[in-house]
Amino acid sequence: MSVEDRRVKRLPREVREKQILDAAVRVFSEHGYHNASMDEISEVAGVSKPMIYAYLGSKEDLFAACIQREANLLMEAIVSGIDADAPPDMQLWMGLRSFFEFVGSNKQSWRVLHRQAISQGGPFSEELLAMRSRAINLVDALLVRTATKRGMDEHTQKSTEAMAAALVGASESLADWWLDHPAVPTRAVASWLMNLVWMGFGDLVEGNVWTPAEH
Amino acid sequence: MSVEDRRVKRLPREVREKQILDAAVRVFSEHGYHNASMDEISEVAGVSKPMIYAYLGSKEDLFAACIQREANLLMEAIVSGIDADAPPDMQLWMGLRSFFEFVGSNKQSWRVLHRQAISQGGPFSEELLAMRSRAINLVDALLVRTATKRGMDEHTQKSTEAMAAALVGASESLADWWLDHPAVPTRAVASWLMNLVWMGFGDLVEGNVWTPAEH
Amino acid sequence: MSVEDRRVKRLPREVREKQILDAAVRVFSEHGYHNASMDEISEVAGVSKPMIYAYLGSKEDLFAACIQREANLLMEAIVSGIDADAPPDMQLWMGLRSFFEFVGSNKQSWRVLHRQAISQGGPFSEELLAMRSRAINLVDALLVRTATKRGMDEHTQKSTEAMAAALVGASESLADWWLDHPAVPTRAVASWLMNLVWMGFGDLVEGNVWTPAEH
Amino acid sequence: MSVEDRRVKRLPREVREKQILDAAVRVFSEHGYHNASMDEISEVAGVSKPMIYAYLGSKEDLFAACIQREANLLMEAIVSGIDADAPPDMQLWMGLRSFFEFVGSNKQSWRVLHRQAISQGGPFSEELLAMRSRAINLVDALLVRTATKRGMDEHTQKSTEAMAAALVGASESLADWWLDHPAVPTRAVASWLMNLVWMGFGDLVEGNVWTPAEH
DNA sequence: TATGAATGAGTTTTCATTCAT
DNA sequence: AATGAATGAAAACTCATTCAT
Repeated sequence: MSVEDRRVKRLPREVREKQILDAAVRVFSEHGYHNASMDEISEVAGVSKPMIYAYLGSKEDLFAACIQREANLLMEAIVSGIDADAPPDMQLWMGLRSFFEFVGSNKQSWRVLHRQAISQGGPFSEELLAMRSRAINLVDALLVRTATKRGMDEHTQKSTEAMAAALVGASESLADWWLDHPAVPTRAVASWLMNLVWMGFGDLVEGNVWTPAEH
Repeated sequence: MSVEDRRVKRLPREVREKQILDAAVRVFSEHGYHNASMDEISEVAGVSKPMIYAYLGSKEDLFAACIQREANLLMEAIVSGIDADAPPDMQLWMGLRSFFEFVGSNKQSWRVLHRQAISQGGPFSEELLAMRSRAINLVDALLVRTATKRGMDEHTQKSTEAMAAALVGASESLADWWLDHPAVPTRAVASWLMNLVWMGFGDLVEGNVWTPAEH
Repeated sequence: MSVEDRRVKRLPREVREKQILDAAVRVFSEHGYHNASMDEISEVAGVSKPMIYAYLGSKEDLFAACIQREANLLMEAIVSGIDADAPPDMQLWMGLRSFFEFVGSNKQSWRVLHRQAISQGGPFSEELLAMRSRAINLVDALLVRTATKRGMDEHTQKSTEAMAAALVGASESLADWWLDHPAVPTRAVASWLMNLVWMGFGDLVEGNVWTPAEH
Repeated sequence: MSVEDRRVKRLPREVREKQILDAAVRVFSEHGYHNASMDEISEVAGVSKPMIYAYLGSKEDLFAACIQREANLLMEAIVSGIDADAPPDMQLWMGLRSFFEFVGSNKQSWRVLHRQAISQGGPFSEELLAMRSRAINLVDALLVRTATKRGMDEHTQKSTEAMAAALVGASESLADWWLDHPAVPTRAVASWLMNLVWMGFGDLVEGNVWTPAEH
């Protein structure tokens, strides 16, 4: 068999699974879940369809496996970028930078995770929501820690979860915006968001709030 | 046609179109773009399929029409909720409230707009991105006006568009979060976001920024 | 459109349904349930596959519809061939003749009913077993009536249901045998079975039984 | 290969073939010919698929081998249960008892033979029909012997083959009925059938026939 | 205007069968 | 002798779309 022969045969299962997942992420991210066909995935993977079904199960299963893998990669990237001994604001900053760095260099993963997974019904969003929950919890923990230290009142504390959701959403949206403005450096994007959120949160904690009544 | 024929026919075009669009929004929001079938839409609309094609064109066209209509409704709701003579912060506040009010009472519209439109490829996102742009511009204008008045430096000014994007994303994400926490009153959600963003933005404008260097 | 144009268009639903069922019975009887493909059925029916699914549902549904239709035809043929005022033996005789006449002129129906329906799992056999039950009940009623009149003992009475089952099975088997011996006239086949069964039953009723002990 | 390797290999051919056939009979009888998959059979047999193909050939071949083996077992059981020196009626009685005993303790075999084999097209029915022929011949011989001894007329003699077919069918059908009424003892079932058939046949032989003309 | 009837083209999925080791 | 890896071929089913009336 010549060296150029792309279709190497009898590879061990693990290798094939990786090939397939790679191809699937690529195709799903390009065409979306529904418009992606198993045919194309099998072509891109250089593997016949029956192998996909044998190794990864149905189209749904395959998609879920993609989401799971990419979500884990993303969360690992974020978590491993955070120094748990640093103060909360530094931790948030590190997390944001890691997040944007990941998105910057794994656009396909991001598209699959953000655009596709959300729009599909329950079965998939669960995987996704699980990851989102971890992210929100991560942020929530930081906020709560800060709030407690600084003595935040009860009512405001309740809102941390919502704030965390907003922050995660803002990050996602900003990441999307960033896809269309690639010239902007990672650091800048992360820094803008950090400022917007952290300073605002700081004011909030200190009771320095905006109310319509003031006007 | 007998007099007893209960099915009213020969309705004016406008009425038919409305029937169809209403049905389409409902079905799209329930099943998603791809899983929605023209058959079901025609059933729900009480109109035969050929009529749909005659009036609204292909499935893609129909979906685009839905997006457009709902996006316009949303933007109208927001804009008409804003008093153009009020100061920027009040305008932002009014806009946020109107937005959350709309989402709260038009969940179907929101699902179609947010979850479905985004996940579909180019043709649809355009409609959606157009609306997003209008929203971002709206916010951007407020921010810029404020920044200018308060004398924001050049570099920061560049970031207003990104900030606006983040704000819009945060709003969307928070709206989603809210769907799962319906007990929270509209006013609270809007107020949280307003505080988070406005105060943070205020600090930003005043040069009161967070930087990793501080630590 | 020329007269020879086989594919007549826009036929009313009923007509199409009949076409489809006819084709399905033919194909199922030729290839068996599993080896019959919807493609072939649609070709034979001169109708596209989607019509089949629209009108008759899934392959299972289609098969069930075939069974039901043919089973009803068969039972109607049998029942309508029986004079309810005749004495039991005459009724049995009439039924047998009608049965063999039907099988003789509807071999396809018979193959579908006897060979295919039985071999498929639960869902189908139910339809079939329902018909079989009707047949067995029919015979059982005749036997019981006779037995009662002639004063059959309790224990033997219990066996009538089994006897009826045996008779039905004998009929089926004989019908199958007959398919391979078409030269034999209907009347002869029916008459043989009638004799075998009726006389034996008569002996049974009169206590004139065979037991191994006798020897 | 390490000594710890628990999976015993290099078994002699006969043993492997038996393993495979046992598994195949079980799986075929549970799911039917078509719904049985070679995968499941190989799993149940604890043997890899290529071995099955090496030893027993294609799926068709494998099924045919099952039929053949089970049919032989059944016929052996019947034949070995008959004392060739006994009078015809006793032989029939012994055969019937052996038949029902076999079915009672080999339900899987029976399902494969009766329900599956019949429904498949030509290739299989041949094996089956061969066995059926042997059974019919067996019975036919008994009937003919009796008829001759008792001096049956020509015309009636011709019908013995059909009678044998009917008897075999009745047995099969009764066996099926019995599967649903397991409380009935083997002896009773066999005895009912014996009476129904033998007495009827006896009458037949003695010219004591039923004719519609009588009424 | 309005629709029941009709289909081409495509999808996911499964399975018997065979290499390469 | 024995098997994990691999696939060609075909099946059931669906859907957007368009005639003919």
